[in-house]
Amino acid sequence: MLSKKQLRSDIETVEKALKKRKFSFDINHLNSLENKRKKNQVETQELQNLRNIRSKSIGKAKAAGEDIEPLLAAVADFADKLDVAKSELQIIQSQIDEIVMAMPNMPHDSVPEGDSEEDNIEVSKWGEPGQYDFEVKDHVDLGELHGLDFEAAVKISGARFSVMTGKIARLHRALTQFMLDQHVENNGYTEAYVPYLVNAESLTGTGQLPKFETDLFKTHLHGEEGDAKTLYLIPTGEVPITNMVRDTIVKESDLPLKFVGHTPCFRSEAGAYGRDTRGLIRQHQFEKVELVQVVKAQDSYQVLEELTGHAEGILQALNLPYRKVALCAGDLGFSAAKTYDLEVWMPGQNAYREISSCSCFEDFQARRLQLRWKNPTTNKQELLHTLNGSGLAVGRTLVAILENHQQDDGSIRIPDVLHSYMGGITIIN
RNA sequence: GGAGGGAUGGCAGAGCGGCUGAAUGCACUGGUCUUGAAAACCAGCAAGGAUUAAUCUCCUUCUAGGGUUCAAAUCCCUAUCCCUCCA
Repeated sequence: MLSKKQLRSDIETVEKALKKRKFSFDINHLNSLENKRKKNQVETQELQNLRNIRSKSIGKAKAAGEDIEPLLAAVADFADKLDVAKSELQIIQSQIDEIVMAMPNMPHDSVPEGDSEEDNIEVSKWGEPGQYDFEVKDHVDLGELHGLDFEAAVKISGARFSVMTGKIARLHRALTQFMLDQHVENNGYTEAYVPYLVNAESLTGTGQLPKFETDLFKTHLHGEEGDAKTLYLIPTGEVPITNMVRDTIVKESDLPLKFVGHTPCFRSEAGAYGRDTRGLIRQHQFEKVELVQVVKAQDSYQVLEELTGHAEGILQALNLPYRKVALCAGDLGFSAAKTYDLEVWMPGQNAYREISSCSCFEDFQARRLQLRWKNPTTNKQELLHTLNGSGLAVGRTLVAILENHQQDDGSIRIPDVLHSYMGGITIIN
């Protein structure tokens, strides 16, 4: 959520920044609501003040043993007036909230202009796409040789699910373990195990709600829909991990907070019909190792580079060619101020495909989360900055390994760093 | 499944209709003292919001949402979470 203070005092800057990401809003409407709010709020507070004063005087009179009847009469018609004023104010405020909650974050100055992924800018590149002296297969054909089974998944659940058995299932598990160990042992993250079903407050905190409910799987617990308690399957580990520290004032000595967690992710993929229907690229359920950091405002952009580097470290260790891309304003996620995507080379598709998305949210999430620290120099509670990134998406990493490390007979070379996690297996054939 | 008890500021913990935005302790900040530190003593110290050039002032908030009342941390109802006991 953007700062309402800024929306009041400096709406032009907000408008300009959001225009960069093609988001427009009705300034006049917002301003007129704001003016109404101001007038209403002042009136309401005056009424409340009067009521408080009179109530106090009644208390005093009673304590002094005086007759309070005339005082009661004087205050009699207050309640109605106050009720009307209060409910009007509430309506206006919820109208404003609705607008503000639907406004995305402002892009950082360094974010390139542009409308779509076409306009993203390549920042760096690591490794060279491999040269193959045979016809490369894509991961679906390769996977089916080694235990990747989409037919079984369709039978069990339907489209966009997968089943893995044998060595490929183990490779999938090995990747997860390797990533977690790497981030815990070498990059200084604290491992976190978190719930996969979360409440609406958590999703509001990180920005998935109220705007993107249709992307989520929704469950209800005891009772009919409507009055049942609603829980959502997490679309990313970011949600539970970041919300661990919702409504807290973090001790300075605990900063920065660095968490890594492995979770499944569930996405309805609404609006993605027909895209990436083949294979593991776009699934309703997939695994991800998620990095989350909570830092002081002044550190956040340096930490974004660092966190992105941690994700890159995994790709490098697995010897997977990739490039780092700065998302343009139009391609930025709702809550992000700046995002780097890491795109891994996929020989089967002859293209770079997203495998990690690393974002700085500045105080956009922290404001919703009420996530603060006490700054000793100002002696004030200040919002922290949040960041997260995939380190990495496990399913897509599996795809990348299959496609990049395939050999002409369809076998797969296992990268060295995974051998110990594979019980010594160096090749899948 | 049943019966109770609880949720209060950064933390711990009083208060149980009006003088309580909230005692006290800890933590924190400033000061006195000290060569320095500790201790002791003194002072300050919740958040959010409205208004303001700023100060002042005002409003809201004692888990959340409703209700009673001129007045609610305090009484009533509902929800959530925690704890204890019984089956």
